[in-house]
Amino acid sequence: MEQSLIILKKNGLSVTGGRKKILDLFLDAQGALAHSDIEKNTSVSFDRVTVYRTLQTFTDNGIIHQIPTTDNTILYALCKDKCEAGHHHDEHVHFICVDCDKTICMDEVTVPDVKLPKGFNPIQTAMIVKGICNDCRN
Amino acid sequence: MEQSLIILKKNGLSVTGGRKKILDLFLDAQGALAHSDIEKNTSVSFDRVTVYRTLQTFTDNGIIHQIPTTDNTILYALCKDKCEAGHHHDEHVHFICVDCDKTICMDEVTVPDVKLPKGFNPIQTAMIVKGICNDCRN
DNA sequence: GTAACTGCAAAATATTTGCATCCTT
DNA sequence: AAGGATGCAAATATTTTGCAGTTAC
Repeated sequence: MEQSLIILKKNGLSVTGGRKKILDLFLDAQGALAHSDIEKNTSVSFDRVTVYRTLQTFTDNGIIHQIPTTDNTILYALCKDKCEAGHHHDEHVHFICVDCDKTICMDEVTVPDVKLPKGFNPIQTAMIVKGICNDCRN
Repeated sequence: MEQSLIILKKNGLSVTGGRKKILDLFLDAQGALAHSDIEKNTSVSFDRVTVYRTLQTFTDNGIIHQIPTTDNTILYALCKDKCEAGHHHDEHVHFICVDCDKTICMDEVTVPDVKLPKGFNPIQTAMIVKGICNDCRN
């Protein structure tokens, strides 16, 4: 069975053309996607609003997660197995290439612990590295 | 001389009521400020557009910097001495309290180095920790 | 058949731009 | 006086909401 179908069913979501299409985009994507990336994609032909709602649904169900960025955009990327509905675990490093502008989730790189000042209790940590990615370094 | 005046002059910016007011807000603020925080502030009585332009000017001049967030908001905070016009150095940890929602720049906590996969060349690193801050932990 | 999803229209919000006027230097 | 900053109006862009029609299960 197709990967996207498996994911949708596992999360108890009804399978629709839009959801499958958007999920496939994420499965195919090298890195993270912005709302506008999805909307601009030529193979996407449904309503703006549906994109918003689908991204929201996927986020609520722990299928994708939002990636912090230094500009005003929101990026989304597939969650890994550890994510569950309503409880994301994305303690990995996000790499943003300043050349090709792609955002890559480095699942294999775990975020190091930091020592915070007394009284501060960490719950979740995110880390963003900007630089030149493997494809652009020549 | 007032701190805000010093900063504006040092950056060769003309001193206007709006710039001084906004800069004072940052100097007084515990943590970071969003555009909306500034606009909602009762002592701010100038145009929305001026706020946008002032934040942009301050960012361009290395007076404030944008803080990445996991939602769709942009936060701004004062830069430290290391920042220069057009070249930000904000390699410190940003702490977001999930209770009071305040964002605090932890200048004293430096971002640890991470080992990236081969071929990835880091230029700048940002780190966001969510948790309970010192004021909210009771 | 029913609940959930989608499209459309429209409202609400956020951001940008142009231009005339006013203020800082 | 000159250049830059501001306010206002308006254009653009983004996100949210309501509702009616359609689809998945």
